[in-house]
Amino acid sequence: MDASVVEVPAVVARRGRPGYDQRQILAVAVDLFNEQGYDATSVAAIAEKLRLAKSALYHHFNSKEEILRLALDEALIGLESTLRDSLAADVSGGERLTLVLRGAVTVLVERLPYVTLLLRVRGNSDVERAALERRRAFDHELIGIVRAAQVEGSIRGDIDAGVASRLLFGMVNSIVEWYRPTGKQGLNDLVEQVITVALQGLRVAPGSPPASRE
Amino acid sequence: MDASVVEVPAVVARRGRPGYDQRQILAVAVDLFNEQGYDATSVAAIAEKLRLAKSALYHHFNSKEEILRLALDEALIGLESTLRDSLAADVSGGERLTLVLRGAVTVLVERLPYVTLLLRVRGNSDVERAALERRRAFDHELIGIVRAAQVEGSIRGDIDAGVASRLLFGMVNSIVEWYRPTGKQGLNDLVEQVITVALQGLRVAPGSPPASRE
DNA sequence: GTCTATAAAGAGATAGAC
DNA sequence: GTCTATCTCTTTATAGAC
Repeated sequence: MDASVVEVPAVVARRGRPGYDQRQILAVAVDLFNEQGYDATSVAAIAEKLRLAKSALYHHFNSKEEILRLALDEALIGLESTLRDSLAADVSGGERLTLVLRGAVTVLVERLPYVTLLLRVRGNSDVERAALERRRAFDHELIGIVRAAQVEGSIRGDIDAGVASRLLFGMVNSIVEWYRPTGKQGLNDLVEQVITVALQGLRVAPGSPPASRE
Repeated sequence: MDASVVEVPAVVARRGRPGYDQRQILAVAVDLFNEQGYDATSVAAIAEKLRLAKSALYHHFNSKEEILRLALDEALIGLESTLRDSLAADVSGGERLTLVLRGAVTVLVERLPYVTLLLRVRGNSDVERAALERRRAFDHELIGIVRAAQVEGSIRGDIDAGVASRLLFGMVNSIVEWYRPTGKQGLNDLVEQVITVALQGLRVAPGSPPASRE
């Protein structure tokens, strides 16, 4: 369990003046950013959803962009942390790839709104460019892990490591487009299905039972 | 070869007053939309890139949103067309899945900027919601194709068809994030690599030679 | 087909009271 | 910690001349 993951209360603004803290406002703002896009979301819209005046938000944040910066940091810290753990593990290259796949899916689901936002950043400001730079460094490390698994012979080596890595983690990242949280069991099922499709493909496994009808 | 695919001239505004047509303006606008996001791109920025006055754009389009509508249509027509062809083909379920994978990658690359834009639409206006609705219908058909291949036994059936389809085409769609056109050979290579990773996975193929070092 | 000028609305952000 | 009121800038879009 990670204490830094936000749990947004189902009803956040029940009473007249809830007195929000920064994390609650952040969670509401990020939800709006993900629904409409960062640029299409006005500070007025965030305030309205919170039932606050616009100016009240500027008590918690210096600017709209600072909200974005904190949100992106939430995603990047999670991803960088799971990458560090995977690199530190004393395992084979193939096992390290599985570790980092598992870790990426887990962080993505546990910090879904923040990672969703990160994956949509385009580089329109210093804040966005800084986040993109950290993401590029992360993606670069992933390619190294894929290449090591290839050299070791754990995964096929006839596909360029950069292409393989981008396809694999493109698949992983696409999860933000459709996955909605269900609980711990749902997360575990998802992780296993992603690993299966990513590393074994959809081809019928040799010696596996025939496809079951639904 | 598809005559409806835009070929943007490398230098589009060399002379003082080029006298643009709608397609040239569309191509430039879509490039900006993809660089910065639709909402973050002002009509003034499009005009500036074209070295035109803002008002000149309104001679070609009734509104900024109409530019978006035409661009999204370009992507959707291509995708819907390849889907129709795949459904009409007299082949097995497994072959149909390969066909539609190939077709989707091809359209995605041939109409890269338009499909890129489509994949980023959030539903902020009637135009965006209409495009999302067509995309949902397309995605729904894909799930049917995946399920048919499962029932037939061509691909593994122990993974939910919806999840499998979303992961597969999430991988395909992620290509817009990194692929840059190289030529016909590059396109063919990409298609084959995607099919390989998508349907066979990265596991070392049984009986395949060991990974080659680079 | 393009221009200059401008209208009307909405954006992010601040001042100062409570 | 929140409010009302306001500033300044930018936005989409239009009017009308060339």
